[in-house]
Amino acid sequence: MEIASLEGLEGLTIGRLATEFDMSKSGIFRHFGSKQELQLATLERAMTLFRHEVIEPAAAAEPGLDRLRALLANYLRYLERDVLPGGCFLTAAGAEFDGRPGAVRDAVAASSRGWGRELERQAKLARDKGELPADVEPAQLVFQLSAYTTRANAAYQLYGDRRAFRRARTAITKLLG
Amino acid sequence: MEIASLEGLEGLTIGRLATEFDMSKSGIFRHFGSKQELQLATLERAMTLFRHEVIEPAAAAEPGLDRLRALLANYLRYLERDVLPGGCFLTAAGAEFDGRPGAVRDAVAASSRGWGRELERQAKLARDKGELPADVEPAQLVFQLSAYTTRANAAYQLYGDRRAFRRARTAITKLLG
DNA sequence: CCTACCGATCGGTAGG
DNA sequence: CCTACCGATCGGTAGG
Repeated sequence: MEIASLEGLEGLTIGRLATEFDMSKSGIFRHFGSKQELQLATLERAMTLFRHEVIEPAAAAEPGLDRLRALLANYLRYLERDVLPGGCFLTAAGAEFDGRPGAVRDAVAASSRGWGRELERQAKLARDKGELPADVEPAQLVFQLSAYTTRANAAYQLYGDRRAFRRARTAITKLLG
Repeated sequence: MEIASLEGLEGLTIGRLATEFDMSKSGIFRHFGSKQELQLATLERAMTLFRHEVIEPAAAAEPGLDRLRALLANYLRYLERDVLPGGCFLTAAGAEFDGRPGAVRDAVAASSRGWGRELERQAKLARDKGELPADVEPAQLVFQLSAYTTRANAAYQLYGDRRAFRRARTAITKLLG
């Protein structure tokens, strides 16, 4: 996950892993069976980490607006804490594979959609509970919210600009109160 | 530019270019002198294209709010028109190189900052001309605006979701009127 | 611009 | 899990 978050899922080579773990290449290889399976396994582990760090802690918050706020706050904290050295694994993998059809791209897209749907579920609930105005469009709201977190990740990774997290929080507060 | 926008600046290999142009590898190589120089030259060409497609046409608009709107509209149109098959070159290169220190990363970051500064210049001008409320913070406004365009690019590239362009335009209109 | 080559590394395999 | 290897490809060089 660490190598892939910095150098991409293509940069995660079997030889590099073998060196890192002081094993032979074939020793690593046999654990996965192919480069693609290694990439898929790494994505799956990264998603487990993401659920553990971001989604599960938000389960303590009431479904609806509180949960939505908690998901976004946990995500920003997760990025800010440098849990992975290259920032958000899913964003990086998405940018890397959006032009490369195949199983990895499909898995990345599915995981990314899953996160978006979870946000949208909470946004709908918040609206239906009257915590957000009745004319709020969940898809539009989630587009804007996820734009802020994605942008904060990109600005932090490319410029090292930590102010991006404050700006993302400010923007989120403007939308959600 | 086309290869790099789809497969990254690392995926743009000298051998691949040689095949594509029906030349020998060394014939391609001698034009650049190193892989890194090829990457930098490709980035430079992509930035020239970006200026031509997005920035120069906006010069017809009055500096300030009109120019800011034109820059964002041209950018979204540029993404939507599939000018490069992999979408925004700079976004892709930023995600690819944000974890790889070196000259390419520095050049990508500089180009990306340049675009942000141009947006901020127009936002400041708009505020100073009274086209935007006096309490608008240009950096915060540009963070949100560029978040929308970046997110539209990512959603279109990964999901093929063209509705993202409409959502970005809706969000921009909410902010700029 | 070419052919012919270099050492390194890639994903993957054979055989133990 | 290992050693030893495969063909392909990488960036780059020598020499013309």
